[in-house]
Amino acid sequence: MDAVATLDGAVDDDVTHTTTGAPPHRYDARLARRLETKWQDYWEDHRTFWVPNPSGPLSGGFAEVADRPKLYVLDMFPYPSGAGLHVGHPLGYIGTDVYARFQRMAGRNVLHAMGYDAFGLPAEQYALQTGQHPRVTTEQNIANMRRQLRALGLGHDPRRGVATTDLHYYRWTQWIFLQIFNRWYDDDADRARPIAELIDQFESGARAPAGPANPEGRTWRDLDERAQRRVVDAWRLAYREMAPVNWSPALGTVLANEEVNAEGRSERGNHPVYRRPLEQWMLRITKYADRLLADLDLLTWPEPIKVMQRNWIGRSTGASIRFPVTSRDEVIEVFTTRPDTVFGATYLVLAPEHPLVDVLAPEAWAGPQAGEPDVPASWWGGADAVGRPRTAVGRYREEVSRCTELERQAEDREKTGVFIGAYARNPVNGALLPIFAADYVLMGYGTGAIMAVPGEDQRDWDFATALGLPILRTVQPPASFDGEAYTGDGPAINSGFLDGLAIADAKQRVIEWLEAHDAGAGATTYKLRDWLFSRQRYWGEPFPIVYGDDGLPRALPDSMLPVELPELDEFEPRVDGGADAPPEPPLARAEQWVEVTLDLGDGPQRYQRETNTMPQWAGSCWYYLRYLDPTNETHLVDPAVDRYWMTGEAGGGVDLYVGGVEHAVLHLLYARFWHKILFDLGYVSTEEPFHRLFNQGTIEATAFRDTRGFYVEASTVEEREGGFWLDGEPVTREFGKMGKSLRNAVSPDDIYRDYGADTLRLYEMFMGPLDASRPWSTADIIGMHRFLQRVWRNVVDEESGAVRVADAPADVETRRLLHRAIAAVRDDMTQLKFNTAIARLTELNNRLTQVVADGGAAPREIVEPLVLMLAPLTPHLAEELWSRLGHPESLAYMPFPEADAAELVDATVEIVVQVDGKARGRLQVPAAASDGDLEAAARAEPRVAALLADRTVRRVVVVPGRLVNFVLG
RNA sequence: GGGCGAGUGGCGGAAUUGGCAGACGCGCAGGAUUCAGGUUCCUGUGUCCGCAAGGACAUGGGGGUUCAAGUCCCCCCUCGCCCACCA
Repeated sequence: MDAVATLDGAVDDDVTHTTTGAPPHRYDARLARRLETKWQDYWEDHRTFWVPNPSGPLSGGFAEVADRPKLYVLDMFPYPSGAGLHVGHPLGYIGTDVYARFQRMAGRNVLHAMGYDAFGLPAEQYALQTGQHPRVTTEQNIANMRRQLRALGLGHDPRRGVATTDLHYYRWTQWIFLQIFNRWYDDDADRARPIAELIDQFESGARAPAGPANPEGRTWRDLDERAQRRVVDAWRLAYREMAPVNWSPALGTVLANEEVNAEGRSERGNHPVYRRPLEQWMLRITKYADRLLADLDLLTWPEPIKVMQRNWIGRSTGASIRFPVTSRDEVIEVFTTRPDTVFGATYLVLAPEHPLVDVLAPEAWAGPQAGEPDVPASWWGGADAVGRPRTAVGRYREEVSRCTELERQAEDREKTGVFIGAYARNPVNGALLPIFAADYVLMGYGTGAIMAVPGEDQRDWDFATALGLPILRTVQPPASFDGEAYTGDGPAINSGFLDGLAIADAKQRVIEWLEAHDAGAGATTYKLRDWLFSRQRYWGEPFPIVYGDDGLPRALPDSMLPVELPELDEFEPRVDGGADAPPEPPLARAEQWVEVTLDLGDGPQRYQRETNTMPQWAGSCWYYLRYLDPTNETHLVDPAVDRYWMTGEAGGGVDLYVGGVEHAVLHLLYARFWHKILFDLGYVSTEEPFHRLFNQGTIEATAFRDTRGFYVEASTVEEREGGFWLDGEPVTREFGKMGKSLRNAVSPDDIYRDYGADTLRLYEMFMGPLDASRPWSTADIIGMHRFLQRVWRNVVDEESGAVRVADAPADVETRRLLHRAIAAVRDDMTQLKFNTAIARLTELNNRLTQVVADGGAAPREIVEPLVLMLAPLTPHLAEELWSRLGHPESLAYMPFPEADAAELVDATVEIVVQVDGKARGRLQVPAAASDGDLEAAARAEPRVAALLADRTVRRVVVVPGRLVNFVLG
């Protein structure tokens, strides 16, 4: 494990940036570290950042803050990595801390806490590497991270810092799963409802027990008890399904689609991923697709993030159209966004794994029937498959499965496919359409089948061209347009029904026709898939589910929670069998735990526990609710406490949520989904969990590669002769996100040691706007350190340590500068523009430095507000100065300075005088000067007068308070 | 291929939203303090011409709107991120 940043027992001798001959009371790293430790201890001892709830066990002290508006500031749940922090990690944490401290001083009751997302794959893998139990390494890592964050001086309420691995926490994660399991989605009411109400509807006959578990469409009474339970299970929001899943042998688990990258490898570790069928837990997030989409409008989120979520949900509207097959009593249902082009369909395509392919493809093709054209050899995909669709399809599937994902998605890849020996009829005109299996149609989207319209779809065009299929345009392209599909608008042609209509009208007309003739209907489809929710891992939440002899899942009652994760000596996934071996969850090895005798209402019986565990996303889906009420044993969160902290602007939710853009889709979509379920069930009061989202940028740094292309430790590289060298070998410089993989991490420990935490905080906030990525430059830190040194020196005598401030009033100019700074800093802090806030404070302090250099002492009237304004940014230094200025209490709750409006109004203003738009002079004029006075004063300015002499002024533009512009003829 | 975002001094970045481009900091130069060094202090610092006063040119490139453009519009270039056969 890396060295831990600790300020306890600071060793002064190793402080490199402390000058031996410097004055004894200079603000340097040694002094900074000493007072940082002092104030961190003070805040802890005085419970400075304990924030009260309106009721319940954490409500002590609420009466004093009851009149303050609440503010909930949240950081994305950190994962306690074994490698420790680098300076890129705390950027967002510092930002929220500055904001929270500012708002606390500005009169808000601020909730800010930090917990740990401690289950999951990396913990398990780290434990495997170090040969220790994940519980041990996780606890060590959390302790390490707590220490590193404490050293930053973050003002968190320590009572609320839950970890997902706490039994008291994951008990509630399991409880939420049970809530989901025991609900179904009522499309009519558009909300989740108790499963008992579904059963009532089945029993009363109000609703048919339809679904995949009842393919024959029997009535409820015709089903035996087991069949009834299977029907109900298939309606639940948490259901099991045999599904093709992303199986990673190297990780020993199944991954969600979202965790697999475009190359078909795992996001985590870049291991190969294989598709294989497996019975899995799924959460029916697709039922919430419309609400997840629509409610984005309630949120104050960065627009790109909303766009990503919209794209991920991928709502498309169009029509489903039914094409009857000629050879059998089957119908192929397709989804299209362009129903208007149905007259241009010249063939149909099924995804290779579409179940109808097996049904429709005969062993031997009977040859062309009446009205059918002959079939070219190229349609069969090989000479030996001519006339034998089943052979052709079988071989085609084999070819497709051999392709890697990368090959499959290659852009210029030629379209392939085979004829399955069957035809369908176009419902609108009776045209005979050959049916193909081709992998450019995906089983996972729409119905897994399309009508191909090569005239108006480029993919269909490519396929039609490759296999010699006819192309018919049904939208008139521009005159010169040729050689590709036309997707633009234009009048419909070649239909005899829609001709002349624009696309939108034609679509509507076709949908009406389809619905009237029972051949299809308007339809909506989504890219979003249901959430694959089980993992074959050890280090996760066990499901509160057992199986009886019938093999069907049974929910445990709340009274049997938590289902504790059993101790296991061996928790590695079994990968011996390779990619084809069935994955075996590690928990299956805990036989004593798996086999249980329980009374679930019908007497003690033998059951087997579910051995999958939940994905890491589960714990991070609701932690922000537990921060509110971390010790509640009877409720997930007390309703009154939830209402107090979560009620806010439209949709409600956390007031400010700061985190990385990498969670734009997965975490933020899953958490919204769970929140909406909890809302439907009445456990939370708001539609949305996070009202305002802010993405902090990443910290980047130079990285270096050696001649073999491997990254080398950046801190060991030397620069000379215009090049970069390591051990005499040349290395090449790159630039990228700071981290382990590029070997360019800078530890905060080093920065604390050389400058102190306040300087690190200040530097990270000064580097640029919080939402921009910025390059780390250790050399630049000194600027912020100097600034703090000057602030200190302006208040504290470096030789004696005595405070030296003047109680006499400040001069007029300095006071005006102060009030302008206050107004600007307040504004900047509200908008998270800390970089410009710091610039304003620097200006103010530079002014103080002038005053001191001119032989005066810094006026208390200026110093105290300056210290208060610095407090959110550099709290240790500010507390120390505040205390030395004679204030016995922490400034954490001191009112933030307010600008005096009178001081912001200028008696005179400087205006610019332009001639032909070029600045030629400037004037001090009374702020209230009239336009005429301004023009007259401007004309009188000597330089301007000279330029205007003998010239015709064609026009005069006067902008009060800004400028006068003379436009010459 | 599609979508979104960004290009400002040697560097990180400001710019009241159309009104003095370069705040603040780094770096650099000169000076002070120091035996010395700088992690201290002061002064200067967009580029070019000029001793100076001053002038010209400057916000990726080109065009446009405007009294006035880093900011608005059109075209192009470069970089970054996201999605990617989604019918």
